Amino acid sequence: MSSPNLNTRTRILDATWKLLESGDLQVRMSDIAKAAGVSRQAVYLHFPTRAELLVATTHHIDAAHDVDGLLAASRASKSGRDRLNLFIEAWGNYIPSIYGVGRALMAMQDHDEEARKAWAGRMQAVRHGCEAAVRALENDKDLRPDLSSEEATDLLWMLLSVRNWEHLTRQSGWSQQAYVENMKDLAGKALLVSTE
Amino acid sequence: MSSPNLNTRTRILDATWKLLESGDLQVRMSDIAKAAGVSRQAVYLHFPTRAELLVATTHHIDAAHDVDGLLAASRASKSGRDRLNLFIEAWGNYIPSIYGVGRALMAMQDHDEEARKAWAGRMQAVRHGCEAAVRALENDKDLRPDLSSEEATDLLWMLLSVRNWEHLTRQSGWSQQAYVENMKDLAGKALLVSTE
DNA sequence: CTGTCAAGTTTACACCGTGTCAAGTGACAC
DNA sequence: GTGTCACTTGACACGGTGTAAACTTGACAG
Repeated sequence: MSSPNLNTRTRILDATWKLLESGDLQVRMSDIAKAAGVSRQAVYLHFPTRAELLVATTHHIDAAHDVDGLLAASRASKSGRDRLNLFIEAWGNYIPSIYGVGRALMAMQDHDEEARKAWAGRMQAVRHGCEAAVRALENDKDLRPDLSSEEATDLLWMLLSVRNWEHLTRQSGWSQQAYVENMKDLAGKALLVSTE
Repeated sequence: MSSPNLNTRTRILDATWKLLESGDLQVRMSDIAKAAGVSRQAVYLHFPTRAELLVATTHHIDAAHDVDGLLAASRASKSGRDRLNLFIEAWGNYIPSIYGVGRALMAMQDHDEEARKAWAGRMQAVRHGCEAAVRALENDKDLRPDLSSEEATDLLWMLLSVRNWEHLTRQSGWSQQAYVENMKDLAGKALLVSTE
């Protein structure tokens, strides 16, 4: 971004990404420095705090995955039902990519305001996606009539939380595919009108 | 339990309970000591580590609430559907009581094996409750036929996770009652045969 | 060739929270 | 009065984050 060597910066980000993705819990600043082949202080030269490093890593990962492209199919869909299913597929399949850093960020929410805000902001973006899908269902009259659009959005948002992905795939051992299929099914049952 | 004054022990447990329940995050050993009107070292005299103190606090809370009594109605129910609803009510209404300490325990899962195991054990007990409800549905032929009993249990377990309660009531601002009602509804839609 | 500047390294240290240790105090039992 | 038990006081080690300052190295300008 600013003054120091850009190559070093991305090496730090890649190292952070890789370490967190590999499931190592307890990733310390010194671990990251070692993995990046750089001194611990060099990390602080680029990222003033651990929280900012993690946040920067989420952006780094986003950039590597073309997030907008992943959501394009959902946005382009004709029916609300399609939009819902494609959104679940897109987001559900993106979760594994950000889970590592997300977990680290979530772990520090309680004692680091910046981490809390950053993660909350990202989750708010997911909520907007849920909201859009719900609105599309509403337009098609496919949303359960006994549900306000806010309730429906909250419900979908909860179902698609990273914690639920973690729960099913890590605790219960579900495959990624099983997770996505069941979430589509569950979201359908939760949100769609039953008649038809 | 052992040698030191029992009264002090329960004062520490009560203080821990109260502090965690009050939503204060970052509850340190010194905070607890202060709240209990005791020196920090006295806390260590009764509980060797923070993790053990928190675990003891969960048991303390359980003891104060007659957990078995809360589940009696569910266990006594005649139909599987009743059992499911009563279980959701019982557990769902118990969550607020253990949320404080649960949150603290969950926060240290990554770096404390003992905390991880203790919390996992408690959640496993919840899973057993889910399993029993699913089996009751199965006996009544009320379980969706395209779901194995394990899948159904995992799904219900996920729905009833403390994280989902936290998500809906804290992030989305739902009332306790709205949470319970929607969970009953959602679990029904997720697990029950649609015909009828 | 030399001076300077920027990026990184090395070493040291402050701070915080957990957990340990050892000596001291005060009440109560016998 | 002498133990002994529950607790206090004060000191300290450890691990992880973040800060500070002095030193090295390489590139580039004049």
